[in-house]
Amino acid sequence: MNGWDMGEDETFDRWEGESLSARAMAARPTPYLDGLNPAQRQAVETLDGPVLVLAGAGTGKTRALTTRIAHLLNTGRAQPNEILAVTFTNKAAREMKERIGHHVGGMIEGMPWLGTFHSICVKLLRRHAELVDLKTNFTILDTDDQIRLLKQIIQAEGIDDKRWPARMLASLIDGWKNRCWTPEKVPSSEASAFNHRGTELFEQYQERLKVLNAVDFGDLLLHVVEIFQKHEDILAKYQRWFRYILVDEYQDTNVAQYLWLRLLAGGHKNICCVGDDDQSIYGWRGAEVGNILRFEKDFPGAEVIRLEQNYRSTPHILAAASGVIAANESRLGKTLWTDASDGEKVRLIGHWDGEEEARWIGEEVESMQNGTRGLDPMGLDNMAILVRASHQMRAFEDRFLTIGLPYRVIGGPRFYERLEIRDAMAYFRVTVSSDDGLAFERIVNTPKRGLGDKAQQMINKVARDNGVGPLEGARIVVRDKLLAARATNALRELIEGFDRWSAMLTAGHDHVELAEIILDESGYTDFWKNDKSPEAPGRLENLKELVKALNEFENIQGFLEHVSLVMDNGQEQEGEKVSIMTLHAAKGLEFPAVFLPGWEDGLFPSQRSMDESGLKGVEEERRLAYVGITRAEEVCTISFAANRRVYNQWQSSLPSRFIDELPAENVEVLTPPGLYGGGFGAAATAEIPGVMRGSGLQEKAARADAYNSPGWKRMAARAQHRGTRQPSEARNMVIDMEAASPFEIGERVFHQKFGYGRITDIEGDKVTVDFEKAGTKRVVASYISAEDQIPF
DNA sequence: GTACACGAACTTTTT
DNA sequence: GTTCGTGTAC
Repeated sequence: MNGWDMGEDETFDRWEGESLSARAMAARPTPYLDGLNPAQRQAVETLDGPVLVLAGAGTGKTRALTTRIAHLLNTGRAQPNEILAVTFTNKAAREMKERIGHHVGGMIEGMPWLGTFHSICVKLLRRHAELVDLKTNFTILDTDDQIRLLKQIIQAEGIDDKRWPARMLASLIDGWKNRCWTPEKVPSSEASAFNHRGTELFEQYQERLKVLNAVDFGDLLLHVVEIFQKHEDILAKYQRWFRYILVDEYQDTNVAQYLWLRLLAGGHKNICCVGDDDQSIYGWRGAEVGNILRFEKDFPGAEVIRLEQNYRSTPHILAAASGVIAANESRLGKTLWTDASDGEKVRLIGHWDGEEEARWIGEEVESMQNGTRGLDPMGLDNMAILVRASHQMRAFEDRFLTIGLPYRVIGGPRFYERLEIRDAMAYFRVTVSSDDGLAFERIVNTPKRGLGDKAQQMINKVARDNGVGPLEGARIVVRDKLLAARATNALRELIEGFDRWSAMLTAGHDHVELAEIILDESGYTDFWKNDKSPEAPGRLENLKELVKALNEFENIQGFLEHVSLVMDNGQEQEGEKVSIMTLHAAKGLEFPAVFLPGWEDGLFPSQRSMDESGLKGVEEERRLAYVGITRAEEVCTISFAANRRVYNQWQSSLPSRFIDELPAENVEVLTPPGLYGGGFGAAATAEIPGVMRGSGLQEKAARADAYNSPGWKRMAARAQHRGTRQPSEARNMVIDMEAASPFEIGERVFHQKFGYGRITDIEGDKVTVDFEKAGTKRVVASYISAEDQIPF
């Protein structure tokens, strides 16, 4: 293992007997350069030395980046395995791979060093694990494991974990790791953290990780940096090896990532960072805008290239976004421009409350879908609702469910984070390595085996006393009959299970089959089959999904590694659906039509962000606003509600300060629908202080009376239209005919979101169901299934 | 040791 | 409105 030699590894296979210049001679034509604008071309062709590409939203950033790599390869400057290309998300990495392949044809055998910071670090760390006292098969803890471990430490110290919760310590330690601080390096200014015990607990935590042969997310970076700093020879090899380094989304790098990059770029100094300071929205996670602002100082002689021509949005949308972001103090400054012709103004509308906002957006989506807005009909895939915080999503889900509008939530609870997936993974982990204590702990008593706290404490104690892993400890407990007969038997059975499964694993039994066997024999599948809760069917479905996913891997180990690193779940792409997601999740995406609801002070900008980070916080929120607006290609609709239900009580709020920053000439104020239902109308809009504060929107609002406002006209037009053919009607008719009232009153049914319930009323395609958990709801029949037809 | 019921606290964003 | 954790009853 220590015979570390790059030459032996496929990822370090250099062409023999051919000098670089010779390869350069063999350069092929460069058709991929055609169609680039001058700035993009410069970004692609400035290959040597440090380069910072400041790429505004929608300026062809990814294109420049991938073309640059294609160019490096095509000119023979580097082999695919000599290029280090880092991204933040697996999705971005995947997309880059695809697009490079497209440029260069099939000639690339894959780029082993194109990936996320984390996945590349795992690769590096597995090679050099022993240098930081780890074994090469170390496990990567997920957040859940991390919290549980910290909780144990806190409790062992006799600290009240109510007052000092493990979550708090976890985020503290994460923050330190983001700044590349090991326990010794945490500055004394942090000494008072976590009741003055922070640093000490951090140290203990690191000790425990070492014993467990485990690392957390932050460690992946930290350990590699440490190896580079302590072992010059190793660093030098990598510095030599990576001829060219490319970094995507540079504005999102934290200090640890920055140091990592700087170390690796120290040799050839061919580092190209692409980013947009205006889209730095991960400050709370340790990202340092400073990294991008300082680039020229860090890398002397750096060339800075600005991509400013926007290919995505109409001029009004672009101008609105620019107007907002201009209010930020600390930015490098870019002036986005476009050739596109005029298009619609950004639309702004206020509502009485959050439910009305959801209702209005629902109708708006339907009318866009039908092309009733005077525009061409637009597919649901082309529309997105971008919210600040995930809890805002529920209002839309509820509404869309009721009217039967297909939607898709992007980036919700991730697949691998789900309870049942974690449990299943824990079984696999113990099977693979019997000393994975955290995993063992997780499942000793899941499903219930009568091995409660007392039994677990006994196992832990025995394991510790004998200096062995928990599974071995459990073996001793069984052997010496340290527990009641029933518990002993249960434990014996579990141990025998693991013995059997790991034997099968060693024997090379098919891993997909093995996974099924483990889940069945352990009783885990039955556990959920017997569970009566509404989530149970979904969980079983997820388990099936998990086993299916195993097919794509050669063995369970590879799969475990994949899951611990791949944060995104494969989104089902089928069917036309509106997307609902957070602004953060929307970065990098674009949609013809974008809705931005909830622009109210306190919600957006978020109160918490302002409280915690003051002006810096507001600036980051403003960048978030900028990201939101620039997602829109053709139509961008911003809205706010005067009242919103928070927890259980009503709270009224003022429109977001960002609304004031929208340039009046690029905004069209729509009249709220309440106008013709009575209640909240144009007058009320004008009454809300702030909406039009000092921006000239005031006159606009004043003019936006019932009959003149384009908003009203549209409203009236739609009302008429509705009379003849309601948008959702056509679609529902099909459903009606296909499934002519498949239900009857009193029947027990299942609904994806609300669970089980009994039908109390049927009215056309709408069914009223008294749900056991969710209460009485009126839903579209196609969204519920008869009890005996639950899909699993 | 488990099952259920009640109460508290929480909601930003996540590689 | 939820989820999580604690307390009580079996």
